[in-house]
Amino acid sequence: MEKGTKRTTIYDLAKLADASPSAVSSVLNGTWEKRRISKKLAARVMKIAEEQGYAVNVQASLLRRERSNIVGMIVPKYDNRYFGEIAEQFEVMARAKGFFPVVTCTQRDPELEFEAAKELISYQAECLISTGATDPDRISAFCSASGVQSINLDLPGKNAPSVISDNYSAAKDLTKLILDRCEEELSWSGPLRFVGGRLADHNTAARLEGFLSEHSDRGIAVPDSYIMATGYSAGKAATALDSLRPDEPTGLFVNSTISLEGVVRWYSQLHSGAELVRYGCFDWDPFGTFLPGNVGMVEQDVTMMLNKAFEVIGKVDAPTEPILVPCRLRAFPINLEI
Amino acid sequence: MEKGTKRTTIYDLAKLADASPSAVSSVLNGTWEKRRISKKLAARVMKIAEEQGYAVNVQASLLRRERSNIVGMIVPKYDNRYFGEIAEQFEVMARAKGFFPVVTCTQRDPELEFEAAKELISYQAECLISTGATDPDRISAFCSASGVQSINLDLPGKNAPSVISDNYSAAKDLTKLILDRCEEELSWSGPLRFVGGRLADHNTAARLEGFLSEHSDRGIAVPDSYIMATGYSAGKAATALDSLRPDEPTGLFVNSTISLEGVVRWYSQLHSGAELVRYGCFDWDPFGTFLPGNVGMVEQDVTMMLNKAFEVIGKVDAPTEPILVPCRLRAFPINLEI
DNA sequence: CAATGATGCACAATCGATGGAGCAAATTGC
DNA sequence: GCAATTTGCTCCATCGATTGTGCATCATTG
Repeated sequence: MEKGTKRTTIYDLAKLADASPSAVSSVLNGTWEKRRISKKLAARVMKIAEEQGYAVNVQASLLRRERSNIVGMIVPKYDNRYFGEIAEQFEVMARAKGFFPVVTCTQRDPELEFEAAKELISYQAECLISTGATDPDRISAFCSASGVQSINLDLPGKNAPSVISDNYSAAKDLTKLILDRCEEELSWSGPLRFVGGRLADHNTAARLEGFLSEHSDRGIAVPDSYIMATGYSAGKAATALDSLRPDEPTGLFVNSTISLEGVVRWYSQLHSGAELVRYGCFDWDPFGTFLPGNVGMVEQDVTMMLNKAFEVIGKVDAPTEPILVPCRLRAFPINLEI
Repeated sequence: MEKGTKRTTIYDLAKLADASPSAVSSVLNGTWEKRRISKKLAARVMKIAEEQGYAVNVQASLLRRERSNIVGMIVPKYDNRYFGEIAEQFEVMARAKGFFPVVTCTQRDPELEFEAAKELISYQAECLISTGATDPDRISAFCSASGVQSINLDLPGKNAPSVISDNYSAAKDLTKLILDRCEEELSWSGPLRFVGGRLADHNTAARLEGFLSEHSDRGIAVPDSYIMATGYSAGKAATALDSLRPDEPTGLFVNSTISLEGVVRWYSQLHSGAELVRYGCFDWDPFGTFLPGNVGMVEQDVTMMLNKAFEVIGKVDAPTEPILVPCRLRAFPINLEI
């Protein structure tokens, strides 16, 4: 059982089983029947392998087979449910399809993203999914130079197939919900403020478009100062709102759960006027339902997005136009106690 | 730039640079000065490698070097902040130490956990950290049979060094906080109910001990029916509480954020009596602060735990006694508006 | 000018698993 | 009883990178 320092190899097993390494190999990888190894020897090898705690050296095996089965995924953060769910479901689906999933988290750091991508390619990943990458095109360029397929998730890129949420429509729907609820509950008709995110990001831009489109459909002008896309962090959102002391109805379109943290922090420190505030959030968190003033959240359809992404894996004629996946809008019941 | 189907190898580069594969190899892995390769050749090789989008075949490299630099981590779920933070920080710290982190999520499924562990060992992982594994001992047994170091995080095991939170003390502190706040705000002195988790789990057991100890210090008896450790899921917690309609003060010790979801769901559906409920939660979520009735949460010290775990990596004389890491208790301000 | 040392590189074995080719022994057919 | 077939294995080249060894070539010294 004990193996001192070196790991057991098929050569060790071969000696113990009094067989050849190739026989041992074929027993362990399941090709032994094809290779006409007797049941008796197969059983003996299996038993010894188990006793020795043998595990294939995938490095050697893949080197020889020239296939890795690795699909890599790059994810920016695990600090919200969205990316957590993506990582989790990705792993489940990849395993179900016989792949070996490797997920790595790159902190929204462009350099780290690129390094991680290179590393995954070094591990012979057969496909790389960049989720919410800051610079997806750089990654897909490197992938294509190395002959590796790459797919963009959650952010579109030019050089690789992309699967993204339909940010525009969902943002428009959410805007509509918040405005409707402001009408109903506060008899007030906007305009809303747009909080969080970065305008340079595709997703924020698309959501802002939906936000503005709904306003313009209603003939409501949105002052520039109402667009507070100051970045992705709770602190920044809270700071941006700091000076806002609602003495009249106020509505917020919150662009991510991380910004929502800032909004709620601001909200809970209000000494008065909280009852005049309504908001909705693009992205979902289970505790969102219970936050006072929250009228609804957008939940992105992770399962569908990943399904679409997996459909593209291995395909040569992958579409260049982004594949849009609709979101679910979750409207929360009217809370009369605010 | 284009490479058709096969990836570029050092042999391709050697031909292009009119040099030997070994020279190319040493240029690319930085040993060229030691091996007295001229600057001129080195520069030429580097340039060509870049042009060709070359990435080492780690499989081949590791096979030869017999070191992988891989540290594997098994995590049950990404559905709460705790494990998300662990995964994220683990990756950061591993990279900082020159390791290649591979994190995999095993859905609290014992079989999947074991399979994932075997897979990581097949990839020649040099160390495997099992976080919150359902059966850590099985994993560490396999690891030790294969000569791979294993470390338990968040759950203690017998056969490998373990780093865990000081569940007992933190639970006792949290119990104290909830009881104190019940006294202050409701002039009521318990006993509290214990909601969520599984008694068979070490962590739940340790927390229950702290919970009971604080009660017994105060001379308060806890009826058996108040221990509602019905599992890890929001639905189960909500169901367990279903029949509870508080017409008198009620206090809850909630054993995880996932159970907290159930508690809050129950809480928000109460038509009356909500103002009589106080609860606290073991585990932290940023939205917890804003939930009415929540008096405080325990935040586990992820950074310290991982530091301790990394200290153990590579050590032969690792301690067999679990290393206990204190938690932070976050008490929330009294909310007068409930 | 021969001996010595430094410089710059190539050769070939090696890591562990795989699979095509091939060979001896056992079995079958007539 | 001998050829033909089947069974049950072994041998060996191979994947790509690494590294100890060795061999020219050039510079230096006395």
